[in-house]
Amino acid sequence: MDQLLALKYFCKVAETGSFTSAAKSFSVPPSSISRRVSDLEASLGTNLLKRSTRVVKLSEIGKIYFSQVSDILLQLEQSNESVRLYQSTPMGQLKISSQVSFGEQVLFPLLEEFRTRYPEIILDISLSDALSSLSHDDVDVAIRGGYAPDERVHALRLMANDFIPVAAPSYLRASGTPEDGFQLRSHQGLFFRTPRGPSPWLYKQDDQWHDVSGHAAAISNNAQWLKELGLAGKGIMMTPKWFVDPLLKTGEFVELLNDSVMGVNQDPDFAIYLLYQKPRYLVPKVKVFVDFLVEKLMRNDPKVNMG
Amino acid sequence: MDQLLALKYFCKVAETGSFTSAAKSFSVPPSSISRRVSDLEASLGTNLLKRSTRVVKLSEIGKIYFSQVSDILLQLEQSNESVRLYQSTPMGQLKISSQVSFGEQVLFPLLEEFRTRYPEIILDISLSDALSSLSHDDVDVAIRGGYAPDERVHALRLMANDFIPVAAPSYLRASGTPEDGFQLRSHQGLFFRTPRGPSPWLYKQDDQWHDVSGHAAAISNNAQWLKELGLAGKGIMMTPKWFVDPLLKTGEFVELLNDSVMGVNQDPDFAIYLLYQKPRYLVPKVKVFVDFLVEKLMRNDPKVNMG
DNA sequence: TTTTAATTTTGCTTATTAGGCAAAATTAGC
DNA sequence: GCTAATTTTGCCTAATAAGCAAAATTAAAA
Repeated sequence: MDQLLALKYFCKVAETGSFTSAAKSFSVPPSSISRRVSDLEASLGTNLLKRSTRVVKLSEIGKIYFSQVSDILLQLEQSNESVRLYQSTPMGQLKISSQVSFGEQVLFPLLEEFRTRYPEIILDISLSDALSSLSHDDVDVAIRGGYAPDERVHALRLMANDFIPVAAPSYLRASGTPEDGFQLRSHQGLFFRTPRGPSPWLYKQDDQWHDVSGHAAAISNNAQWLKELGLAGKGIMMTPKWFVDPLLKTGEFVELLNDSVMGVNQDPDFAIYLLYQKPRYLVPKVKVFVDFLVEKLMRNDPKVNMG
Repeated sequence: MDQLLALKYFCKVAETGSFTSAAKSFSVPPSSISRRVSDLEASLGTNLLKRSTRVVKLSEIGKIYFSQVSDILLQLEQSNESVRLYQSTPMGQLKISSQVSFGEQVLFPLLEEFRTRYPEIILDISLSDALSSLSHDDVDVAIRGGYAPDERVHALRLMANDFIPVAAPSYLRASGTPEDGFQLRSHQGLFFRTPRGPSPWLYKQDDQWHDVSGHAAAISNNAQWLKELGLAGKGIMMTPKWFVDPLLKTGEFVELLNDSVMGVNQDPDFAIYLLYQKPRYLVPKVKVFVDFLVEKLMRNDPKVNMG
């Protein structure tokens, strides 16, 4: 027996005092109402209604049951409604995981506008260079550089992750400025270690990639430390442009080999990706955050991407 | 969709963290759980659960919904339980309708014991000589003299309603004491009017009923007035024994023709009946009252009856 | 990384239950 | 006692949940 249906029928009969009018308001034949209510009474072993052809009244216990049940139905409807609200309005906690450097350099400056725009979303940002596992952790969206990952997450190519060689003026004064990709091999290198090992320096010439890695002055997975070594003139660093943008403007770093195609990876899909789960029903808080980042970051690099 | 079933399944999955174990506790295949929960999610347009093969966790909105819904289910179960309690324990208001004279003379003296025995029953007694209509009025049980009525009420023959001729000593001194049923015809009569007209005096001799009604000194449907006339020596009254029992003991009334079979009716079914509705599910408060009256009143007159 | 094993989901069939219509039964009011 | 509005019952159809087996998924172990 569909007890909830029976309860709805019963309450309507109690309110209207008639099986017929209850039937009308549900657009079913009166016999359905009669049967459902009878089933309900049978399952409770009670007469909830005193029936007669003209008037249907509640029995003593029927009155009690009705007052309780109609309240319960109301509560349930409210719960359902609150879910629908959640599903149509951006709200709730939004857990974001991002690489430390990208988060500090790019993400944080944008968030105040987001918070203003969606005050009902509570942001919960975790910065970590460990690759977040989206499904395992309680993370709604993750931002990380790399390749497009497996297919059960949406992966949105947020922006390029082009690497450029940079060095401090003091280093260049001491060791000379390379004029050509191949000259990098004779320089001191500050290497970033990915989970796949230290990133090599790659140089593209005539559609051919060449490894032009210099001598390793330092290797680390901590970009901040490498950046400090670079500023101190300890060597040349291959870094995403966004990571040193302010320092290039102040001249504390100088970009090398402007016109050459450099990189740490031959894959053209190497970029900053925005990852989020692919649920059957997309939650508004996630959707508006994704849209927001696309709006802010994909203007200059509108290469689209796959899901 | 049976939403209530879906909610129960959903809550069990949320509690156990597994579709399989939820399925076991309901003794249904896991596929049923999966489908019902999916239906529920579809109807709400939301993902309530984050599924994986090993762990099933609640989503953000799923947590909220679960906490509300599990409470609602609990409330509903409590309401159902309270109905079952009502259906298994004598409690609530018990509305009783009775003839005035029977109520005052017979019923009231018994009720204190009943109230002590069933303290959770609140008695609501209406005394009236208008024939209560059981269905129309909000009456649980009705007591009235007469015949067994129609079939959609239980009619329990509570006790005999034997009529005896009585008169005040003053009347007998003035008019003489009848020695024989037929002599009643020459006496003054105080007649009770039923809905079918004044009750005649009937006298049974050799399996033959004879109308031995005397001259009508007064007719009324009000037994009290007739009783007063009788006490004042205005005539002979045919009355139920129970109505004048105390007065016979004090000698204010004298029973006439002790050994004769007298009556106002030839029907052996003429008696005091206890009437109550014949619902599909008998309510304990009614049952215990019926049983109580049977216990108290049917000892001496254990003729059983029909339903 | 690959394999494994537990779990969930999907496809299909069967069983159950609600809906729908018409006829019968019920009963308050005339 | 009749009438008319209403409820209930009988029977069929339609919708939906259960049941089973196979496929897909994925966390953990090898």
